[in-house]
Amino acid sequence: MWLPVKLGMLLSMASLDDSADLGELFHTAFRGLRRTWAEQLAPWELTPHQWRALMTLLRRGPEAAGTGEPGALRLKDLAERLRIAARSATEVVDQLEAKGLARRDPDPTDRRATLIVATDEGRQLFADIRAERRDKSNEYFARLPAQDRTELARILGQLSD
Amino acid sequence: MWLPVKLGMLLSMASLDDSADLGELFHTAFRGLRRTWAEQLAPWELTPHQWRALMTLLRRGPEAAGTGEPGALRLKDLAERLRIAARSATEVVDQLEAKGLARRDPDPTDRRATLIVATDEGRQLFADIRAERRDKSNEYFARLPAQDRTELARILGQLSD
DNA sequence: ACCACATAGTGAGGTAACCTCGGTATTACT
DNA sequence: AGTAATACCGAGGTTACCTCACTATGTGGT
Repeated sequence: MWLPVKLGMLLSMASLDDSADLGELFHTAFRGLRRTWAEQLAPWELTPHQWRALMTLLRRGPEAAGTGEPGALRLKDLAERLRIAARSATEVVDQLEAKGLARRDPDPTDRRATLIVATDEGRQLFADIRAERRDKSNEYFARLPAQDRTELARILGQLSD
Repeated sequence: MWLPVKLGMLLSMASLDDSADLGELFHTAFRGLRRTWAEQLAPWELTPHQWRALMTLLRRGPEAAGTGEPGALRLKDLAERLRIAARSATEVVDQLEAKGLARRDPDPTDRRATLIVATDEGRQLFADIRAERRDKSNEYFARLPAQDRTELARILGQLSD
């Protein structure tokens, strides 16, 4: 009776649900990651967002090594690397500055710009947290076999363009 | 659901930065997903959060089919399925109610509880959006080859417990 | 040299998507 | 009957974003 129609619907719904489930999976996995990060960083009173910013300041790609002070980035460039609006970068820099982990210096080459520089304290904190994380060997992704981590990185790379 | 895993493709080059990069990748990929969803849902003036709630109301698992009204869930159960605190579910239900997509009915079996029921409008909107999404064949994950989608689902499943 | 335009940062103000804590009504347990 | 647990909601807070308008400064064209 309804079998042919139902079959077609089932097929299209199957693929639809597939992507929906993928979205759900992504959603819950990401929330788990966020929670884990927040817990790991809580002892240092850093939010994941602040940690990402500090990390971005201090872990510039090798291509930039030697081209200026280490740990110095124009606010606009920081925003770009964090993939957030410049205004949002202002905010996180405010927070880092309030904690004494970073400081604003005028850019000598452009008086409109400010360079965000990690302070010694910021550098120290970064090193400490990194060491801790190494010890705990990154709780969250440690669940995955190394091979799956590689696969995941490859697939996520495709999604991020 | 489980497909054979590709074996021995790459040796793990795991370094300390590996996990950090994985986190970054995850972060940016998730933000992309969120943005895509928000854009897709904008014409209907639904946030991704509201969509997820409506979907959860209407797409109960087959195990629950026939065990009560379709599209009816206690608020607490909705919260559980969305993996958010009960108080947060109250909020999203408020929003759906304000839009006329869902309604609160007293649970006849427990006077403390309220059943969240999708209205006809809610059902209609759900169907419309689903049809649209099928047409666009889910922009975001469509970038990935089918095999990678399967892999991703498998790996994310591991992460979500 | 001057003017139009672009760019860098920020103040003001807003939003989505969460949370906890405390209170009230109701049900369940002993 | 009395105490503990549960379901929901009001109040109020947080994180991580956003846009828009403004000022100070740099850049290119004539």
